[in-house]
Amino acid sequence: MLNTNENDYQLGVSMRNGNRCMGGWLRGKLKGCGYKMTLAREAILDVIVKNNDHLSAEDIYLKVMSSFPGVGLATIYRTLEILVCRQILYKFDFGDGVARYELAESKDFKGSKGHHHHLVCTKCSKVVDYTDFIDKEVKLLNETEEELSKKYNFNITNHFIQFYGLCERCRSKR
Amino acid sequence: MLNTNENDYQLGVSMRNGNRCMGGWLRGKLKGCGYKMTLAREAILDVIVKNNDHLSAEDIYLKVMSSFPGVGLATIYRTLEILVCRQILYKFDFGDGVARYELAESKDFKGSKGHHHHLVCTKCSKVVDYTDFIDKEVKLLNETEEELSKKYNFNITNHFIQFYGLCERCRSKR
DNA sequence: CTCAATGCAAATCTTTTGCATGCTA
DNA sequence: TAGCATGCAAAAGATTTGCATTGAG
Repeated sequence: MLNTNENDYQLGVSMRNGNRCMGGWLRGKLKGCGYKMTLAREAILDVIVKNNDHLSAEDIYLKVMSSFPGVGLATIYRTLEILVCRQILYKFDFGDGVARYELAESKDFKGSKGHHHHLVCTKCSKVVDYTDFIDKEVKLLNETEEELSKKYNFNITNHFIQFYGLCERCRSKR
Repeated sequence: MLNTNENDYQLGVSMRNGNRCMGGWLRGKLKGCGYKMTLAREAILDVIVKNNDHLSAEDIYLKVMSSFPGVGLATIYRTLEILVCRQILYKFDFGDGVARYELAESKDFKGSKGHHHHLVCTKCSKVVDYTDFIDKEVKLLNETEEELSKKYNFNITNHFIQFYGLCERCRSKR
């Protein structure tokens, strides 16, 4: 969907470490942890970087298939697991029993969306990313996080907010 | 786990409508919608009321089995679906691929926990209910909700917050 | 050359569904 | 008695795993 070259260009401009694009940066991040870079993994990273939009494993599989036919669905799952572990991806559940993934935020590259939360339609599963009020929200969450960490002896690494409701289209249907 | 009689007693005191306990109130709520009250449904409601603590369908199934052997797992799922639809239960996903349920809050009975959110250990799936800072949190969420509703034309019915991290025990293990 | 990574197929696990039968209202 | 609710078994759907083979470093 995205224009590849434009994407590479923007990222190239902001990074001078020899990697031409975010894909390169991610490759480095994986290799640095001892993972081998394979054609399958390249293709998967590529798809994720260029379609950063709540993709499911199946979505990714289908897209990877077109650039690298013969890839196995199991490889997609295995790679996604690594990427989630390495905190390169976030894994979400929007309530339909299918895991979805998006690039984690990182100050090191601009391809990821900024910090945002989700507004999910319980009928059609449409997802809106919103960033409105994020600052206030994040401030409160950070405070809460800190206090909860102390009180319950948790090492909190993440939070998750979602609003659920009916989108305009689904509402007018009934 | 809970003391049944004590539970019934407390609830009995607060309700004078002919139902002796929250289970009775719930039964009324179901019947009022045209659902038939069956032994299976009675048993399921009973288990939920007396073990209101993030139970999975399987958990509920096993507990119901002991008071009503012969119940089918499918019946558990079918009943839970109704209860969620009727907003008697909330359905949660704590990230381990298993749906969990707890009584929705209601001003009409006291058996439900108050409004709270969850702190989930990503290692052992332990869940802490916390109510700290809930007021501030809820205030912010309500504001956000209202503004999001307007801006994105969503009819927002629900929100969901969760913090993730490592609990003390899991942290010390590694 | 070594061992991590892969593809495929089978297995697993949760949840849903079809259908003949039972039970509530 | 009518038709909703049930149990059972099978199906569905997402994800994981075992294993022989491939390929990156």
